[in-house]
Amino acid sequence: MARHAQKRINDPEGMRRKVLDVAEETFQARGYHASSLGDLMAAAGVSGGALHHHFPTKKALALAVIEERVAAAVDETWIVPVKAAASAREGVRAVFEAVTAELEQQGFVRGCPLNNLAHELSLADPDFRAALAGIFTAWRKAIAGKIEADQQAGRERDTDPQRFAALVIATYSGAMSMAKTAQDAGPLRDCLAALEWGASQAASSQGEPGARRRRRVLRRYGTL
Amino acid sequence: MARHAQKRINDPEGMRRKVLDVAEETFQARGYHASSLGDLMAAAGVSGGALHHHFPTKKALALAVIEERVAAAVDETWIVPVKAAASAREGVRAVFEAVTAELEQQGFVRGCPLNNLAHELSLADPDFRAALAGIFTAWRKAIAGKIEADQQAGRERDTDPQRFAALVIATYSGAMSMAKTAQDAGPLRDCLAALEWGASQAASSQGEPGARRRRRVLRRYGTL
DNA sequence: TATAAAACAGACCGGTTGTCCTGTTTTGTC
DNA sequence: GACAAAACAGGACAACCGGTCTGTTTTATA
Repeated sequence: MARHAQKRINDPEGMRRKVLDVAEETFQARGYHASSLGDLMAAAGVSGGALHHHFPTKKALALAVIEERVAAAVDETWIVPVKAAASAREGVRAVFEAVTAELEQQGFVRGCPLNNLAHELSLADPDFRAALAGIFTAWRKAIAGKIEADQQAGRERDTDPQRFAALVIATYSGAMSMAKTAQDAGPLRDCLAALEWGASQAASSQGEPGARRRRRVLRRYGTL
Repeated sequence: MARHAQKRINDPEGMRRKVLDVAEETFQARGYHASSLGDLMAAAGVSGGALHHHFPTKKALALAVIEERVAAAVDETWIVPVKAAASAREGVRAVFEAVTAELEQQGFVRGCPLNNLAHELSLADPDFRAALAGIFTAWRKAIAGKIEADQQAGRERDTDPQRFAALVIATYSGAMSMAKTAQDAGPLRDCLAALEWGASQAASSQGEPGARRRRRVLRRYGTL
């Protein structure tokens, strides 16, 4: 009975991707609860039927964002660079500096997507919490593992890997939280300086592999 | 025309306080957007008219919670104890330990109320952001000031006060974020240990003034 | 090309949200 | 005790929310 006026371009995976793109950005900018499905539909140019087809519920959509996007962002901006660095400390320092620089260039701070969602959703739902906790664990494991590798290579002495990793992640997360509230990257710089790891300004990494993709992620996030 | 069945007990300031109590706890447990005014009214046993009388909008209520409660909580749990401590480092260590102990005793982590609200509301509204940023600034100023006092008294060498304060707050905030997501106080302990400030276990502070009130606040929060 | 399944479109609905409004009761002041 | 102002009670309401439902179009398979 009803006539469908709009032309149809079945683009499997393409439409799903578009929804995820919009959801990722909207959740990052406004949070989960403040983002309505209507907003997402409008921003993505997607009908309610399409959205519901790919993501039966809002929760399912958020879960997909967490597992497919947030996890990937942490991987690209933190895990990969740290693993590829000369040492754990140097890798951490480089990421800190890269993020800070990107922040200052953009002029605003949206915060770390992982922490943003973690604060809002960890207590709201066990599934959310589990997914988010898994990302934190992987993050921490990567840094701790790098320290252990450094130790076996004689580059690090008796630093406790787990504690070191916790300190790095906590400091970064908290500094980003302060920066978001102040809308100023200062806390990031201050914290990196306060960690006082010798190292002056090493190579201003820009040529090594993966840097391009990482910068793209950073920019999309208004900073991780 | 309409008959009012319920007895009226005009309790100026008392009803306002009750609403703030409930709002403070509910915002802490479920966040701002996930807490409806209906929930608050029911939990506080307050009519819509009463709520609207004291707080014209939901935003006004949240602003009051931030300015009157969250700020006070940071003051009681952090600023006062640190200022009263023998040194900045010792004060920070004591607060870290007190909070961690309370967390472990309670068995669950609701996170830091300041950071919880900061993440959800900093980008949502300039007024929210300003109020939250002010608390962060006061917090940081208190710690930095203590370091400066230590330096003038010869207890601290060339530590940068602002950077030190930023590191402490960031580490604490981030560790609490990790702890909330993991529902485990471990990250707090790990971070305190990783900060490796000599100090073994000093006096397990319980007798000094203000401790009672501080513990009450901590308990109410399911930890700051 | 027949056909089942997947990929969409778009209307629809019950419930909830924040806010407003009207009216009643209490309180303070002279 | 008169009276204005503050402190409430409680309903009303329009907007919106997330989810469902029916139906149409495309794609895959054979």
